[in-house]
Amino acid sequence: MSEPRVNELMEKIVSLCKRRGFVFQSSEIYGGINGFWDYGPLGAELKRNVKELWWTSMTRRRDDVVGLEATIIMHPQIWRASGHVDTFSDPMCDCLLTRKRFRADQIDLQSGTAYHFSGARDTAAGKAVAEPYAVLLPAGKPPESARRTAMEFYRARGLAQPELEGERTEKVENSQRFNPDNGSLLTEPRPFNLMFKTYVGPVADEDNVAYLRPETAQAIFAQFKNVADTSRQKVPFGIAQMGKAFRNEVTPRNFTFRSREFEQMELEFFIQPDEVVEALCGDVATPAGPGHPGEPQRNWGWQMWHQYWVEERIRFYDAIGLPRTTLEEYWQKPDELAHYARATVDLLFKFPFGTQELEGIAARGDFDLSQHERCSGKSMGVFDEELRTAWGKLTEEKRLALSARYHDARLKYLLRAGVSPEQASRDAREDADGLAKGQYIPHVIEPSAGVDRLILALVANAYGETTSTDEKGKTETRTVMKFHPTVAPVKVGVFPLLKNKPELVAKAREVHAALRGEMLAFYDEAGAIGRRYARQDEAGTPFCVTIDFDTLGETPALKDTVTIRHRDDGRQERLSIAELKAYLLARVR
RNA sequence: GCGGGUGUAGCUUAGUGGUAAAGCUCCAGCCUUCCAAGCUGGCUAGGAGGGUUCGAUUCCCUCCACCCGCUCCA
Repeated sequence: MSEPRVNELMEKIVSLCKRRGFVFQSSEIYGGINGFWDYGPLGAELKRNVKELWWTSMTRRRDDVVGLEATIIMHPQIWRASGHVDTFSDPMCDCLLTRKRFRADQIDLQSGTAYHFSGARDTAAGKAVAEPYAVLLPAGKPPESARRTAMEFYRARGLAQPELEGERTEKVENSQRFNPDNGSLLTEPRPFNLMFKTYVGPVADEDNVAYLRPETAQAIFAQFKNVADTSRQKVPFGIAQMGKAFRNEVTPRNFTFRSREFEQMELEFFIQPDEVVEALCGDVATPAGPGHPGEPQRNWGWQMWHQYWVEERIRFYDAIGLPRTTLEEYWQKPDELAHYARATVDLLFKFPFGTQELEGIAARGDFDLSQHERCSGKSMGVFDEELRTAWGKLTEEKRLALSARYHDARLKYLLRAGVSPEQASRDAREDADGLAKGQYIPHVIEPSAGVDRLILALVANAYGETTSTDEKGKTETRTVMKFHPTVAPVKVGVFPLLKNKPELVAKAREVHAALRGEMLAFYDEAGAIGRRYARQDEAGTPFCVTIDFDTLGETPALKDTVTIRHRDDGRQERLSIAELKAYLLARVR
């Protein structure tokens, strides 16, 4: 069983990331820390570029999205409302025999007779194990099977011929302490809190517990009213946020793909419920087929908006160098959907270690705002004058139908949230009456992307090798990082052809100085020109500019021109210094 | 959290119970008129801690990190 290189490509990528300063292990000089990674000089530029492109395309180039930058530590109630406190801190226990893991609270209740053993000994080998163990048998099963299971347990602990000791039995009712599959005792339940806990203020007691946010989305919901009230936006509109999030993952894996500290880029796009759209427009547009549905229209229902954002996100990836062909679109099946979601599309990328999620675009209904409204007691609804007017002009039949649909949706949510049936019925009726007055809770479409896994995808996608053999028969492999120019960390390398000719050096420094304010330009004069090109190839620099003797006027017609060399094909062209900046800017922005 | 594997320089590897070798990279100098040329010189290493030993990078233990398989994963 020797496969030393399980994933050779991944190893090469990790190695290159370190060698060229894209990604380092966090705290490396102290041995590293599991699940945390740092970005080096090139990685920091790459990440910054990606985030800036996302922010620009999401907010600055749109009229209907605004930004938010919230704190990482928020009121702990936020995580109760969102459901994270419950679902992110499950007590887990393991089967002592098979090591299978269970959620302690989800084990089927069992009754029967428990056979306890205080330990076992192997007289022949002169060994003993003092660990107590127990097996639960349902009524009617022979005690021998419990002993067989127990012997298996002690054999796994090093006794070849276990002789069981201290057997006693006990009646057990509705217990969750045993593995339903084999009756084996489980370990004590241990809490598995996926949220990082901390304490606010100097006293570290339970009253001061706070959490590092496990996602950026909840801050957007919590601040929805403030943003809506101050930004002069009207539904449909979105709130975008980028920032760090933290999850105490059980197993961080696959380089930076699953880290404990990571960064998200999330948009919460708030839309009108379909009942509101129908009241305002008379109909609700639904997707006619796959593909981008075009510019947003007033009569779009949630499905149109959902598809719109899926396609917008794919366009974004395409624009930064992850073409559609490198992505997979996965529509979650109804039984895979989270409880709050109406539909979720995962955009997957084919990583060297498998096809994995890059971004999820979820249609979350009004779950989040409703939860915060319920838990905070503050209204999360919006008022729409137009809706009230339109409502007055509807036929009685239409009003009843829309009102009934809205009522039923609200009732369903409230009951699922655990509100008592009487209360839920009253609240749902009130919500439906509110609709007639122009009030409703917006629904939301959430495109949520992981920055770090996107960086990893860009690196994996850019990675390329070319092997060439020289006249001496020596083969060498070169690495070329084919980043799209808009995300590439360094945009242009500037070189004098030769280092020991002061005129070339002076001119090259001049060109470099003229470019550096506009883009990241790297000046290099060390080594042969080919070596400098190769260095930039490995960093993913799309363009290199070389100042040669023609630049200085050796061939009069070529005075003040430079060669510009293209990373991906080595092609060179001659360009005047005067047009250089515009030429590059057009390609790297 | 479980099981398996790995850990020597920035990278890729070598070797050894007696204090570590090489190639590439990198840095400096010379040279060089466009794709890792050449010459000279230089920096840098056995993950951490403990044990055995006169002596440990080598043997043993513990821990840490990484990889693989489970488990987990909004």
